[in-house]
Amino acid sequence: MEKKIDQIEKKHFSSHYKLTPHRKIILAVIIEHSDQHLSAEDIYGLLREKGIEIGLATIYRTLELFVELNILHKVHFDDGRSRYELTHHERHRHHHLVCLSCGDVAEVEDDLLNKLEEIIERKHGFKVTDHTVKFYGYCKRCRPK
Amino acid sequence: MEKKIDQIEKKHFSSHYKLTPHRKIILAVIIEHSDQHLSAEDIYGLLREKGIEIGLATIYRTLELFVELNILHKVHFDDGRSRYELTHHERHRHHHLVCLSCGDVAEVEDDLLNKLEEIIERKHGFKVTDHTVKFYGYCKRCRPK
DNA sequence: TTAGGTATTGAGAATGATAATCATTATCAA
DNA sequence: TTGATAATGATTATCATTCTCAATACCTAA
Repeated sequence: MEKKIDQIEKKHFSSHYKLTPHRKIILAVIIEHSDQHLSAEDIYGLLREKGIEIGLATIYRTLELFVELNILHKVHFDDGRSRYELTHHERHRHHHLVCLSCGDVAEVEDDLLNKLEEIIERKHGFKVTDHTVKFYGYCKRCRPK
Repeated sequence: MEKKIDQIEKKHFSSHYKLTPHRKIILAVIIEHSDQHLSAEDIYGLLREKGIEIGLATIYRTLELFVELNILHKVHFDDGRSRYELTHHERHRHHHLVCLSCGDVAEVEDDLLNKLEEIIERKHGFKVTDHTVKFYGYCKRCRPK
């Protein structure tokens, strides 16, 4: 964990952007819960539980910075708030499975869309730089038998 | 246009849900601009331009109802507001091309994801009921030469 | 036709997520 | 240490959306 933070610090921070103690704490919480998609408020709450008080404004600003530095990606699951996930470098493309019953979000690896992106560029003259794919439905647990 | 409204009325409204004059006006504006993805505020503004005053709350309520009746689909393009499009019955699946420069949203037909849905159901036990695909990038006009 | 009930509407207040402001504090180089 | 710059926190502002509640419109049974 500490190692991961160091890696990120080396890679994304410089003399201009510093990994301050607060930012480090926020990053640590995100890494600790990297199986989830936390919102700003989630992070605020998790830190409070640990007895750490960091202003909500700072959390918003930090998340914004992390997105700018490409450490995080902002994602939306239509629950009215933004959520964040660590940028995946290895498995570049992954999609989300959003359960309409319990709200759980799982991830699926896939690279099927490259072909489609080529078609779009050729046919529509549209230069694709990113994409998002979300599947809505019912997860194994919630799925009616 | 009038025909289309009548069709929708026959198909989706009943003794319980009525297509009131206000709702009809809202529906007409949406059909008239079916090449766009209007927000509640957009609709409010378009009606005002025509000298028609319908309360914003009514527009929100009507849109909600239309979504419930499956006349509209709610879509999000990360500009902080919800937008709506007429439910397409013919070309069931279509994706959106969101231009990061001018904000224009184009549509692409495609049915490539059926295969992927099958895989997901088999592999993850996740019953897919819907999906959304968005491509971000630069449209023909904005694209750097 | 009328009375009563239900659904619809409008205006404005309330909410909730996020952004902006501004005074205070920390950091770091000279 | 000083001075400049960045970071932080508390609070307020903003903006989309929802809620509330009183006023209407509409429909049905008598």
